[in-house]
Amino acid sequence: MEKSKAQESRWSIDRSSYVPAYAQLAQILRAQIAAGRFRPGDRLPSESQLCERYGVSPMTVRRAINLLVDQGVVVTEQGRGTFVRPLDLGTVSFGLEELRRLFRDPERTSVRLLEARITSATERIGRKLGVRVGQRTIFIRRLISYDGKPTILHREYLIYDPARPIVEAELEVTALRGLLNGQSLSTLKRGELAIEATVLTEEEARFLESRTGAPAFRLEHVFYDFEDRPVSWGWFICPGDRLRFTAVVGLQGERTTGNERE
Amino acid sequence: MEKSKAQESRWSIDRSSYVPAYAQLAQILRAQIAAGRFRPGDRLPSESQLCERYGVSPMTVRRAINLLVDQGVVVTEQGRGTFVRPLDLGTVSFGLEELRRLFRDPERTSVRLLEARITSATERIGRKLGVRVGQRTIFIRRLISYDGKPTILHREYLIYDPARPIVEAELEVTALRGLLNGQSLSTLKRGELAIEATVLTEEEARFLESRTGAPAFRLEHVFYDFEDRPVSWGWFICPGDRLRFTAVVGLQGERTTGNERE
DNA sequence: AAGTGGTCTAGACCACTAT
DNA sequence: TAGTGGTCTAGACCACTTT
Repeated sequence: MEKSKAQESRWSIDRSSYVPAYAQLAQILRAQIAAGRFRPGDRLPSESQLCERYGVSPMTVRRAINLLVDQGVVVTEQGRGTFVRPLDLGTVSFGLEELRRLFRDPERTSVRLLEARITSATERIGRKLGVRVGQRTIFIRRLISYDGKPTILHREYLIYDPARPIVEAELEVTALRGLLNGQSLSTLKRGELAIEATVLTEEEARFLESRTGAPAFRLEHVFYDFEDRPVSWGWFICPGDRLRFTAVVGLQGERTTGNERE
Repeated sequence: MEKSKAQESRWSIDRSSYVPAYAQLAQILRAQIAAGRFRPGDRLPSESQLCERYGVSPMTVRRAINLLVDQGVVVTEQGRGTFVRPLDLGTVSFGLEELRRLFRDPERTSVRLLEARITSATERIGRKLGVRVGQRTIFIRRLISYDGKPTILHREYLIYDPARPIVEAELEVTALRGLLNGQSLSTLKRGELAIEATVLTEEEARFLESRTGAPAFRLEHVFYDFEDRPVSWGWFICPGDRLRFTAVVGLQGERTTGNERE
């Protein structure tokens, strides 16, 4: 019957498929765990058993298992076996997908440059950017709107150094979009980010068309160049009702219908 | 000289080391990128070239490259080559390490059960937990302190079902700790989490020894069992000055001194 | 001693991209 | 056509855990 054949394909590897064998095997094991066939703490069949059962080489089994380890689904213990992991909130990670979405669509996103001027570094700016107090820095303020609605306020201090051409490009309003879409300036080596809870100041509320004291996120950032010198320090302010960070943990709804996509 | 030998070992693979060859190769390439030897957008040497250069088999090179791909350092394009990725804020992820730290040390953390009672499901509770309005649910309120300082307030609604023994164990104050340290109840299959910005209510401020209107994080959670039925819905409230979410992006300071640890 | 995961080899074949 | 990454094989050897 068609039914039994479909059933069959869900628990065996289709060598004619474009989906690699290791990915198919990983998906099979994941689905079996999600279905309760293996429960948290249970031991999975040994790798040699999986080789026989699914007719693949040790390296292929190994790669499938490694996939599941990377995804936090199982944990391996040398000499003992491979075990299903229980839920672990400690490994949850929250992404900036929603923030990214704001910038992805150029049609709906607009970045308005509110201010851009040279300023003298205060003690705090000097500490963050690694420059002497009083040294000239560039201060930028931007307002990012989505569908015409002010959503994010951005403040940024940049190193002012004629020898470093980065500042010119950073002034471009498209620089922000690039940062979130992987087309950033190739002069940046790394960054440090932090999310804090805050409330809007009177001025921020005015720009963001919200009210003073409304809850908001503050996303602070410092970027470094390849000489490990700070280049940019700043922060995004976003009202709490216009952004949330979401994450999932554990095995999500396995679509057992077979339409797998990598 | 000793110096040149140390230099040598940094750019070649030490077969006597306990660090696997693929990890050493990945580290070598990462260090070269961090040092500016390869810049964002640059193409890495082809895999066959890397085989010759470092004297390892194709599979080993492949695995090293895959590591870097997983870490977001490079991107591979079939038929073209492997390229160094520029900074990409869109891939940043924030973890709950700081939250986890609060629970890791039983000596310094205490969980006080403020309230635990049966209550009738309101429309909102019913929607979140998938039960009918008026159905009995368990309401729990906990106060988590660190070094005697109230830090997190937790509210949670649990399915009340004598057939599901989970509720008994969930009442234990240690259940929270287990969730954050990977020793959670094995009856939970998955969870959904969201971080929002909020401000403390008058009541929350009293418990947390803060002030009304102070900025705070609200971490909402829903947990599901292996039948995909909601089991728990609740949220943590934490004043913004006692928690921050941090993340790094790009290549962190490569410790080129050689003391690698996996 | 037997079984487990961890690493590695030296090729093979394929799909894709560039020229 | 040549070069690239992508997958896979059928073993080998090792370190570790359990019996």
